Amino acid sequence: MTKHFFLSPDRQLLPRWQEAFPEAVAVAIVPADLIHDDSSILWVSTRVPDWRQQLAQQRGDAGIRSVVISGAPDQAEGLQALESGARGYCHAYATPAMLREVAVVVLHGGLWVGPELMARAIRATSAGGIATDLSSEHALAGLTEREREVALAVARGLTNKEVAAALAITERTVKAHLSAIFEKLAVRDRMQLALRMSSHAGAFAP
Amino acid sequence: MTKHFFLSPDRQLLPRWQEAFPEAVAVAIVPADLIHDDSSILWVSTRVPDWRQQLAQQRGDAGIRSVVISGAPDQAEGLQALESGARGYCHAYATPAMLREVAVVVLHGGLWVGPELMARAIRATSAGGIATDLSSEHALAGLTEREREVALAVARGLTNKEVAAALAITERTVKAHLSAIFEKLAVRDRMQLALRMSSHAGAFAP
DNA sequence: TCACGGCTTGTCCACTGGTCCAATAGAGGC
DNA sequence: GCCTCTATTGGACCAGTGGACAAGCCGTGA
Repeated sequence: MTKHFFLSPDRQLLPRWQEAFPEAVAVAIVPADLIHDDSSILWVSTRVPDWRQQLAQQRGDAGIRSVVISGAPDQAEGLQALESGARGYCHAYATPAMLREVAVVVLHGGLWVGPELMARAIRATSAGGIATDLSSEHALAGLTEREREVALAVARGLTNKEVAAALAITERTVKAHLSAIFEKLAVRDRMQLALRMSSHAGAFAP
Repeated sequence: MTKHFFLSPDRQLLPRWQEAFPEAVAVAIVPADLIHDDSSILWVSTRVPDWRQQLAQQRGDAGIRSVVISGAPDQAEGLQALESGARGYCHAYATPAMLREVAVVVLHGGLWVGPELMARAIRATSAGGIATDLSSEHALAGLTEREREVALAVARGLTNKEVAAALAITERTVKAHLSAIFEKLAVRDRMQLALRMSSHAGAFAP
């Protein structure tokens, strides 16, 4: 059966936690029987001074599912939580319904984070920013519409295969467009293309 | 009331989708009444050739909640989906229970992605400079002197052969340094390295 | 209708990029 | 002396890249 342990400095259990999980237990240290129990969840409050260490310690143990709850969530803290092995990060004053929802996701192997944090992660992952302005200039002058799309994708670091998937065409066609791009912009390869485009920053959104 | 629209090329509705959401409707184009309806979900199949464009088009419209479903999920595609504005990315053959779960999360403003994809996003984000407890902030932190030289040369667009010539070492050694760099900075290839370094402009000496 | 440009795909081939396993050699710390 | 880190190189191996050559479809304009 699913058990819920709330790790807080003073073993204080907020009413809404109790409401979300009537069987919840507040603890000051991580109970030993939580190890290898992949049906239970450990909720860790950021009010615990060494919550990151606590999390990192658990990470090695199989089956541990931890969610960090913060009284004042912010993105940096959320990232720390996920880096430390948490499977979720949410507001300590979330509604009971929301808490239960998070629990369901986490128990099924998912990860739960808010939209803002995710958006930030995605932005960072796509490294160069997302192309927005199609009415290009400088670097993209002289290219056709399709060539521009390919150029932008390549400049974001995508491989030919990825560009092909993104534009729903074959890899061969991507190569064809690229050859035309190299020719028109007089660059020798994709690296030079990316460098040129990033130096004319107009084509990118921040 | 929550409505579910499945956007697939052939208006085909898999039995498990029907099972997950008995009231679901399969469509070939995005229905107009979905706009401004923040209680409904648009499930977009990657079998739709221009699914990214479809998504991007919806993004401007407030209230649209889209989830991308893929027959063969992979990380690159997942990132594309989220970049294009999707609020979730999951397997087309997920269990009905899982699909309902995703729906709940998305309707409550959350984002749903699998652990692997999230891990990747987090890695990229944290390595990108969020790391709060590390002394150095620039992209080259942690690299040895020689690795820094190689990284700078590669980020300027030089080929391995050119870097080798510039540093008076073998091309083989350049590769060795590069492998170490990729590992330390958690990037997959020279393109990502260049992008990361150009986003942390401080790393360059003009 | 025909020509032209844009978009698409195919095959073949040489080169480049990146990883794995392995090895040698010097510098510095215990 | 021993051990670890760093720099260096080799060979094998496979994926990714880009060029050469060829050819199909579609829309616009002469």
